[in-house]
Amino acid sequence: MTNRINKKERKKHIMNAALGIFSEKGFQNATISEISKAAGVSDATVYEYFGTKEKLLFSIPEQISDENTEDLQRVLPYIKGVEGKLRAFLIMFMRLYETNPHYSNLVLLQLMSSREFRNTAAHAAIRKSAHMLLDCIKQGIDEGTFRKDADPYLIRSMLMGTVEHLFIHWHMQGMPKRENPIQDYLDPFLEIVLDGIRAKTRTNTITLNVKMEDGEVVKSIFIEPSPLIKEAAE
Amino acid sequence: MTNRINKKERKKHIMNAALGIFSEKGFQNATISEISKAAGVSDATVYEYFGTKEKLLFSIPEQISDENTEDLQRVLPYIKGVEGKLRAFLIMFMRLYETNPHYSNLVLLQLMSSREFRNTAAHAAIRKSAHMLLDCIKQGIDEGTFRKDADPYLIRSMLMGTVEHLFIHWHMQGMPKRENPIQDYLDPFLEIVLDGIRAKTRTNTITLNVKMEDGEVVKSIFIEPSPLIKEAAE
Amino acid sequence: MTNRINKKERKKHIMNAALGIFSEKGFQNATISEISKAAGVSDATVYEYFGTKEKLLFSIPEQISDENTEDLQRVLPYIKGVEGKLRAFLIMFMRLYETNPHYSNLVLLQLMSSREFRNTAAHAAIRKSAHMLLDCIKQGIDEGTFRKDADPYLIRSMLMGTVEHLFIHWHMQGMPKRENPIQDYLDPFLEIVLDGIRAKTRTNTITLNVKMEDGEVVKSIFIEPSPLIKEAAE
Amino acid sequence: MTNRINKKERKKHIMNAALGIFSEKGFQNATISEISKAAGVSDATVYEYFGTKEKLLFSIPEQISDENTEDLQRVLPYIKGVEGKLRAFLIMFMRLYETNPHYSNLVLLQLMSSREFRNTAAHAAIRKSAHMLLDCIKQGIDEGTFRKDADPYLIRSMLMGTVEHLFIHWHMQGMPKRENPIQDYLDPFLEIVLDGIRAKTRTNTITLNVKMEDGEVVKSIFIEPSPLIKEAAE
DNA sequence: TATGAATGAGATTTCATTCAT
DNA sequence: GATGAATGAAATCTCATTCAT
Repeated sequence: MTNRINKKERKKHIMNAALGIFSEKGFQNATISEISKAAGVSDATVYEYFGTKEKLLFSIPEQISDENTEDLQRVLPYIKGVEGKLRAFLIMFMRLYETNPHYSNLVLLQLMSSREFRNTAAHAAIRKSAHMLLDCIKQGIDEGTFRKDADPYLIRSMLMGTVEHLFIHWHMQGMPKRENPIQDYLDPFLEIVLDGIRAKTRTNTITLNVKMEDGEVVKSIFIEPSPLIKEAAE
Repeated sequence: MTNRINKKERKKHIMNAALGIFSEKGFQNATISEISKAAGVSDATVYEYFGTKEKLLFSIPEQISDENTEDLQRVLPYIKGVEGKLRAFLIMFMRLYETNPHYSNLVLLQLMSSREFRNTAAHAAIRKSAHMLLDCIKQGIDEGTFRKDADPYLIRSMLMGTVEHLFIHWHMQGMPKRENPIQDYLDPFLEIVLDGIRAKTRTNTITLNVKMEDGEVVKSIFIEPSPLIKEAAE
Repeated sequence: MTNRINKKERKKHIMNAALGIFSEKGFQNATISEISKAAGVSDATVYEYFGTKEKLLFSIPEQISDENTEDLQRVLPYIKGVEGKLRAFLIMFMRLYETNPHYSNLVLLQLMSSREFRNTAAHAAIRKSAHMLLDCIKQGIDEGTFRKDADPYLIRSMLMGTVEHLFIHWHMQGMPKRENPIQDYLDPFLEIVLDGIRAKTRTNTITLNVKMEDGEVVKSIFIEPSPLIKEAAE
Repeated sequence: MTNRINKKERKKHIMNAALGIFSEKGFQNATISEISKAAGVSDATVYEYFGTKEKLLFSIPEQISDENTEDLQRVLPYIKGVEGKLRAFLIMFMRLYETNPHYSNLVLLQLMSSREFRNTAAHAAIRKSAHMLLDCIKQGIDEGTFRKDADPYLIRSMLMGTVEHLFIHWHMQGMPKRENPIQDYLDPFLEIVLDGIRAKTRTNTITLNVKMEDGEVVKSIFIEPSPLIKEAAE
């Protein structure tokens, strides 16, 4: 009955059915039967297209992750400044995770526990975007936007870890309806992080209003921060 | 033959064997046979002690998590200031995760995807410590240490999300040997976060050493930060 | 290899193998392996067809009992008189039990002790024919063939109980070869029962040949039975 | 704690617990654990006393059946006439079955399906009483109370089969509360059977009150039944 | 004698996967 | 290319039973 549909369409159709079922029941508890039934094809057809249950699983994030990375690569060049780029990055992920909860469930909850996932094209795609993010951060450091002593790996973990944590918890709570999208957390969050890693060299040239003990106000002083103010500013 | 060992000991022994195997092969791919063999008991004995494979799984984080939470509750009262408490919190987790990689693997990679985990005592224990962390943050806000407009849930997600992300990635890379323990990330990380959420009113009373252009050093000046330095400090 | 056989055939084939083994070893001691081997299919195939071991068990009497009841319903309309119908009823059962000793073993020895049997379609089928028998008896009472004060439930228990007992004992003795089929008991048996429940009102109008002591024969006398003869006749 | 109780007491105690559980859950679904817990002893103690689960099962009817047979043997000599004896027989069984439903469940529903039951002392005890019943019937035939052509085996099956059927159905319906005891069926039932098998020679000597057509009543007539009245009387 | 503790030995059941059509 | 049908291969779990104390 579904013979008319072309191959690519049908493949996507199956992957879609699989995504829904994997995310709802978990990879191990999902059965090929269920998936094929949901997709309106036979078990054997699923095997025809994907070879094994695991390959079917991995085929899903591969495609989506690739698309996401492509989108990113298309968009990033138009954004000025590393901070903007980081923001774009996170928006991209949050939007994807929020728009497609089946997908975020799959990526954040199901795939983690798969030993083999590390060796898949899907994981490579994810690594790729993780690398892009890292490059972005490094660039920020190199160009002096971020502090020289910032650890780009830590920064990346902060960025991705926080976002992922927000979504993992949302999923683990059973995806409760929210008044505001999780994306609303983005700016408060980013503010905190960026604030903590921006290069403070500018403070050398900052103009202060300093009130002396005697009450006199002296303007336009160049400050060379003492260790104490350094500590406070960091 | 092993009759001499007492019951509690044996139970722990089995849980230990199970932890190793669950974390190495994943819950679903681990078999009771393997575990019982590793523990030097029969399959039936494992069931005698734990009832089902799933209960065995859940008994592990329950116990460890409980211990960890107890440790926290014992230690926290002696630490002054919310910042110190937060630090203690994170140290506790990082040390646990790093000292017991099998455990962190289990908690961060395996259990997330378990639908049933949410309903276990183990998860309750974890929720409890998550709640303690949240309370700590709220206290910081209430007492004025942190900014009034900080979102405690976001802060918590930043703290835990970053820590978890660091370990998740370490695991997903196959736990490469590291020169420095992951715990070394703690202070740089915490500095960034705290810096971003500290109430900035204190800066008004900070004592600076200011070197004037003419080289004269004037000590003990109270600064009233200009908008610019405010921004920089935040 | 056995792909050629059609599905219904194969199902019956498995049920047959199962019937033999269930009746020989009892439900609990029979294993699916045995049955599937006897049927020349794999264990998994048995489950494909029947779902569980218990459903396999129940599917057998369901089918046979249904067939038997259908036969009865086809035959009964052609038999005149309730006595004839009862006889047909019993013949049907006895023939079934004797022709298919595996089946009678299953029904009379194995299924009785199954708590769940009561809730099966198989039991419903059996109840249905039990009900038909009861209706038959009631009809006999209503139409005056049987005594008004006969208890139809008791009569039914006498009819079925006796037949079942004959077969239960035959089975419990290990089904010894018999010269005559058990069915030969039917008519002597039925005679006794029917005799006991036939309405005796007819005797009031019976025409007797009475030989007086003096040898004279007086014909066509209406008798009003004395209490004694009443008792004797009942 | 129960050490003080003597061995015989304890054995009975265990058998009692076992009877209850076997009859409620069936032999196969009952576990030794359950039984030992119900009896307040350890599993091992049950084995100490009974050897195997099956022996425990068989020990129960053996004892009860023996007692019942003994009772019968004690009572029967005092009952005059085979009919009275038969009645006593059936009362004995019905009372036992009705008073001790656990026992009737065991005997009528559980033990039937056990292949090995045939080889037990319990079954021998039951056979013994079955034989006594048969002897009783034969005696009735020999002494002319019952028809010469009556088949004692058939009669026995009628007697026991009906009684057992009544109880089997009661059990299979879940032992519904009854207004009247099942024993109330006994006399109507026995009347039907005895009526059917009594030797009819007595009718030759019956004294009738015959009312002639003309209204005259002639007493004390010896009747030689015509074939017709024979048929009616049988 | 009584038992706590341990286990041997299987049986049911589930699916991913194959293959002939 | 699509699939209906069949199954191989295990894994969980259950207890009756044993035995050292």
